[in-house]
Amino acid sequence: MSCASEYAPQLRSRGYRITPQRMAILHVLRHSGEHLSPRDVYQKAKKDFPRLTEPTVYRTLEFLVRNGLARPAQAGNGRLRYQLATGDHHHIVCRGCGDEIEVEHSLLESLYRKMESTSGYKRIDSHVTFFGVCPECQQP
Amino acid sequence: MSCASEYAPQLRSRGYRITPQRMAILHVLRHSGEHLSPRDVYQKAKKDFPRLTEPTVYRTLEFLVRNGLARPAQAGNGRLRYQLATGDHHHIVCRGCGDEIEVEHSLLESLYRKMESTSGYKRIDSHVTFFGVCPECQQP
DNA sequence: AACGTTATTGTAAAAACTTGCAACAAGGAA
DNA sequence: TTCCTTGTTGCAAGTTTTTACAATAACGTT
Repeated sequence: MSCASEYAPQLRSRGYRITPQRMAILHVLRHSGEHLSPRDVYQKAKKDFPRLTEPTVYRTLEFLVRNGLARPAQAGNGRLRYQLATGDHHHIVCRGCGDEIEVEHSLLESLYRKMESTSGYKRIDSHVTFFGVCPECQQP
Repeated sequence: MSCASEYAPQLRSRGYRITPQRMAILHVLRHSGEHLSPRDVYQKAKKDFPRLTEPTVYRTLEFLVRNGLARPAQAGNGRLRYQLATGDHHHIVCRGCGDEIEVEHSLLESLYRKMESTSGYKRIDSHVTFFGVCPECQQP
């Protein structure tokens, strides 16, 4: 699969290994849309690689996040969902009706740079869900 | 306990009920510091009110968040911790070691105002966890 | 003070997630 | 190609969090 050739060098060069489990999970993240729960990933990746187990999925997702290949997205309830670390955008969810719109990542760029300089942290870059009240729900 | 008189009116006026479970949990949040896990809260509050059960703790914490009395803070691994909703701040979690620091809410104010004007949403205001790499983990 | 409504809780069981450890296999070296 | 090292995985058992529903109790009303 073409995914492998793209991600493998990044991992191998840091001393990590390329395994079919990791490739299957990357493949799912790449081709199955955004905001996938660990269970989503498990069920889909299992089709590619049936010996896959759930603990491996959890460990791999964490691993991919640590290495910047995936990004965690917070669902409303605190459970983590995952997606590939590209095509960056965020969401605002209406507290009233649950309606959801996207926010360009560029809006957050300057905030990130400001946080980096005041905190000493680098590579701040996160998928974020904000909450607000949409125009319709603002009517009395 | 003095906690009750402070929070009770807020809840009662919205049609919610004052229960010893809720009071015990608020008491814990008030007097046991920040970033408490549901289990921390359970074990401490149980001393005040031994009939307390774990599902009640989870439900009550969520309830307090919905009503603005408590605030969730994400630990590095995605597990939620809770604290009283005062002194608004956010977190940056290090992707490497999980270390965590606070970010002043004021840093985000202008972003929120900008998002409100471009999106039409109002009252945007969220507790957010960002991810980055802390100074120690930036060493090669 | 007793009553009724209905928000809230406890119970029990399931689902989601984590951990420890022995077995395995990726990839460099011989 | 075969051997070794050690990063990864599977297994099994633990812990944490959620769910469904019947029982309970807060509190406005009588």
